[in-house]
Amino acid sequence: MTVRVSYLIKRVERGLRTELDAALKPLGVTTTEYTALSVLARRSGLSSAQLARRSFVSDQAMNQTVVVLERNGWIERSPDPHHARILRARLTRSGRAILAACDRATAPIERRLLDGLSSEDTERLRKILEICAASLSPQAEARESGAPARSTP
Amino acid sequence: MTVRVSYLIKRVERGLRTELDAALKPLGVTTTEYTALSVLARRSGLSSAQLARRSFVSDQAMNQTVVVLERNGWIERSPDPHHARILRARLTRSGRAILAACDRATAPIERRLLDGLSSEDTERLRKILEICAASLSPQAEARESGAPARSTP
DNA sequence: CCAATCTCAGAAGAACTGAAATGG
DNA sequence: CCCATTTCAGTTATTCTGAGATTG
Repeated sequence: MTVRVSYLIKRVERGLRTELDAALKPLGVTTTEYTALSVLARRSGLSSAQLARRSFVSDQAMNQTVVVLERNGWIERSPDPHHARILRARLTRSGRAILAACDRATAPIERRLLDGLSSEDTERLRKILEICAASLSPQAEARESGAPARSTP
Repeated sequence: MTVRVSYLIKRVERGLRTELDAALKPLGVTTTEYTALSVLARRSGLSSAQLARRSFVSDQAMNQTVVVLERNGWIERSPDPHHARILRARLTRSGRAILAACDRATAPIERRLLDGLSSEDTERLRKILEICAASLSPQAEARESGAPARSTP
């Protein structure tokens, strides 16, 4: 009986989480907020509902985080030109600054995480995890069961 | 700028967590409880403090889970012969039964997680995650900085 | 006295569900 | 009317910190 991969993922995530929380605390940023900032840095203009789907949380949960980011002045939101109800978020200058500080503070943790791995293994791990995330997305599930993803035709 | 592995781990963990919660809910078991039961199945006789260290949570948090497992009759605890304060836990018959039910309920999720991977990649992933978990453990940190792990000599 | 374990109590972070308002 | 997004409100899961008791 081999150990489940899901269990190993959970274990590593807990180990990381404890350290990330501690490293970010002095900066006044939570790990949840840091994650949202990182995603927005790479995918500027996402709405909070889009962020939610990408992060596997409810849209309410993500919205709560996004509101905090906005209140702190780290992002600003403007309505989509085609649909005023959709608020697209992008980092402010101060958001980019705090993100850079978070990156610096957490870099040693990422380094420690990957300490025992060759660079090939690190790259492999990255690719494998991307595939796993894709397999878990609802679109993948729909594809698997042969049904259309969303929207009735 | 490549994506951080810590971020990918977190993302996959969230995706898994949502599905595991849903699959286990009908059984009246939380994901946290299921995880503890799984560990005890493979490492019978661990104390809750030992479980806590292995799972990267505080001993209070783990103790709370263990108390629930005991109240539900899924584990029983008896004092260590050499140290009466240490309570060693092991699965009961009913604990093994509920664990088997949880395993059945969550097997499809694990299957979906690994759906896009070859069996070589799955094995690699397992090994790599074990290494990552070891790198994050406090003992590894102590080893890295050249200090003794615990207990002054 | 010290170290480890367990327990109790209170608080915080992060997620959920349900319901309402808005825009296309 | 339907659907997606955002927001408000209440709730649940999980973990944390701090303090105290016990055992060796």
